[in-house]
Amino acid sequence: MAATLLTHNYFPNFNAPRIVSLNPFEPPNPNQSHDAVTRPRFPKPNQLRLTHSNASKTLTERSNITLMDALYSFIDSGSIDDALYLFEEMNHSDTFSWNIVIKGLVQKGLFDEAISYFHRMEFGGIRPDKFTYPFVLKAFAGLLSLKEGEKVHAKLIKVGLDLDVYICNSIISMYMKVGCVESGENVFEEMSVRDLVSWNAMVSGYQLVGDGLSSLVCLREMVSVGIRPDSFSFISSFGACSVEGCGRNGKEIHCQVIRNGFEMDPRVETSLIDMYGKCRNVIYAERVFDMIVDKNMVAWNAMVAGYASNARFYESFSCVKKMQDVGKLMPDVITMINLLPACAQTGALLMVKSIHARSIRKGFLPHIVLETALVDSYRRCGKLKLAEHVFTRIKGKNLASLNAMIAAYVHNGWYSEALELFLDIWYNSVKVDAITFASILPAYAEVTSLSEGRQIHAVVTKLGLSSSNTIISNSIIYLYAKCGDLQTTRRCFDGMVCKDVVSWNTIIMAYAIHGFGRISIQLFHEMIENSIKPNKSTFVSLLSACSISGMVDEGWEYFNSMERDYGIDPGIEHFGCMLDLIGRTGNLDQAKHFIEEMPLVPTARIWGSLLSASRKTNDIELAEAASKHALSQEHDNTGCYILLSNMYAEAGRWEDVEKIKTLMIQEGIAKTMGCSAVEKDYKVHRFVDQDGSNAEVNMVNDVMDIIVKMTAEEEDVYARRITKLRRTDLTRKKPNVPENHSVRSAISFGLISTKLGSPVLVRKNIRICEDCHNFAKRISKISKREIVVGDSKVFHHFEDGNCSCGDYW
DNA sequence: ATAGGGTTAG
Repeated sequence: MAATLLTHNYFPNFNAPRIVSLNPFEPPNPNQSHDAVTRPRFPKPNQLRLTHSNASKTLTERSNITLMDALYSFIDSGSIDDALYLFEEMNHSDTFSWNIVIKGLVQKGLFDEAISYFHRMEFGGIRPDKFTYPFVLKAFAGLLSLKEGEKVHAKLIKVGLDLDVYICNSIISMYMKVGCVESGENVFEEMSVRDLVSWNAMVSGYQLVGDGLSSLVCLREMVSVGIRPDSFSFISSFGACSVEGCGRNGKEIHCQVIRNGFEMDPRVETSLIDMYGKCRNVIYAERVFDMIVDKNMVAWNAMVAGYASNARFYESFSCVKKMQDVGKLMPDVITMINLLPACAQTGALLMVKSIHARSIRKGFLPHIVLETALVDSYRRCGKLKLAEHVFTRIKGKNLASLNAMIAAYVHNGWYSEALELFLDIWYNSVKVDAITFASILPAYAEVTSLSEGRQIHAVVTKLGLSSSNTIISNSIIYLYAKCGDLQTTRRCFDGMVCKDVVSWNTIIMAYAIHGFGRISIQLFHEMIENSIKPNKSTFVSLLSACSISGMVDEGWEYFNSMERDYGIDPGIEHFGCMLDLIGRTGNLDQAKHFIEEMPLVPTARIWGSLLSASRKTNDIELAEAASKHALSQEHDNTGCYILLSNMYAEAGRWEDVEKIKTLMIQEGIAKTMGCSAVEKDYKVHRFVDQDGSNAEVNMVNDVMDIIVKMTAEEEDVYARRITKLRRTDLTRKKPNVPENHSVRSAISFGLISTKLGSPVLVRKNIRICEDCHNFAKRISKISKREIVVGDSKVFHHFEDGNCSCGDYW
């Protein structure tokens, strides 16, 4: 067949009807141009079967005019390889053939190749013309190379082509696509004659850079100067409405679409579905979707996404089913990508896996977007190993996939893995973006190293992200609070231009964990005055503040006001805060009663809270009951065992202590080793309980000896207490001697290694014990220094013998 | 023969 075509009828009937696929499953070819049906066409290359051995001779015998038509047909049908082959066989002394080849490459997204052909053309002495430059500009826009684009712009001014309206439109589009809005605006402003396309370039450009508002303003402006928008204008402005989440404007423009008779345009219809879906108006999206007579793949996919992104998970699945049954279309890779959030958000791991499996079977993989979606879905199901599995196999990881993996690690508490990945790409000079920082900053907050926190803050500031990006600013506030620097926390908060509800929640929580609940309350009222609507998290912050600072009456008042004044149902986390609050009053009956009366099933955190409450009065019976409940649930129960064990020890019930010890061994739970850290000169100095290996330990011991002597002299009781504990500990061979607790070494080291007048900041991984708490209070009085000890829950600000926690923690 | 456009992950 192929041979016949080549020898007998190389250029068959130009006017023959187009071969149209009869396969109803085949999606329409998106590359087809509008006028494809009317223009005489060269046969498709697959009908042509051009082979390298026998074609060249035949081809060169033909006139160049006919060859040009062939070249054009190849490009038009997307057969770039055939086109390039043919091109090489032709004498290419004319600009037109070069233009066509460059156009073909740009259409295929082969921007680098397009540029290299452009350079070859220039090098060969062929002058590019006004038709060449739009393609070249599009290629540089695609490569996001502003510099090269600017060079072309400069050259166009030089040769005087910058007055051509087509050229100008291309320049505008290039500038907008690379994100250089100002340059685009300048070109637009200076044009003497603007056509519809010039306006469309601006409307679409603004939407592209995420400035939906300017896009919509631009649309309005073009109408007001008498330019009638076309389908392109409308499609772009629907994108703008989506960006702004502005369904109201979307509806208005929808009306304009109908008035202008574009409502039957399939692309307009699809962009409408997309817009309504993104503006949380599923009903309107459905309405538009149902009106489409002949729904294509894109429309179905848009509807699937509309359901999935609006938590209508069941509908998104049934939509895929209908797509196959009614629409006679097979789900494609984009369907999979759209469907994944629906599975992941319902925690349907099996569904994620089956989509993954189906994608492998259908040959959708490798596909960077699908793989990234899989990473994200597996992490939402808490399956980090599976997320990692997909991630490590991604070839040509891009920024989005890296961001997804960093977020996956951070969301699941794998902070060191997240930091390792982040630092790896950072030190390899991989370009990162605001999303990268927004993802990694919570990990820095968990590292709780003030110097590292300052470093990352500096990086973010240098990139201009710390003031402009609210999510990042909020993370920075949280980071400083967690690192113990409340002053900087406040400074960053005050410096924020756009404070959202998260910013307020964070600052309220910051003061809460630092024990300054009064300020938290004050900030809450400030927030209300600033017309920021509180949410669930606000009350977690506020109630935590009341609990930590022992403001019982206020706590109850705010708890009761939640539903009454703000319409927020108290969740389990709020009950937890209230239980802490009750616990600190020592009224254990009330605590028990509170749990019984709770409308929600108590979690391990609730029982843990009751356990902590029972510790205060050493009510072992209650502690045992609470522990039993807590231990029956899947949870990290290390703290629970330790607390109970300590209570048994306090009561001298050593057999029970041993029992717990055996139980912990059985369960494979290791006691978390106490560790305290002090930073000096950008270095973290760690002190471990009962450890003598630290280099500074001798010096620290000397300092401690002096301090212990001073505190002992001051308060005799304290000395006696040490002796008592030491004796029992020696006889029982118990290693848990408070005077060997790392926090004391850390404080001592901090006192001699930091500047006078500045607070000593110690970070501790587990809760501080009562003895060490007393010790710290005394040192703060003697040394006249502020000592800040951040444990796993709160910050203790020791000053002049007192602690901000009011001796309850 | 030339410019502008819809669905997807972060």
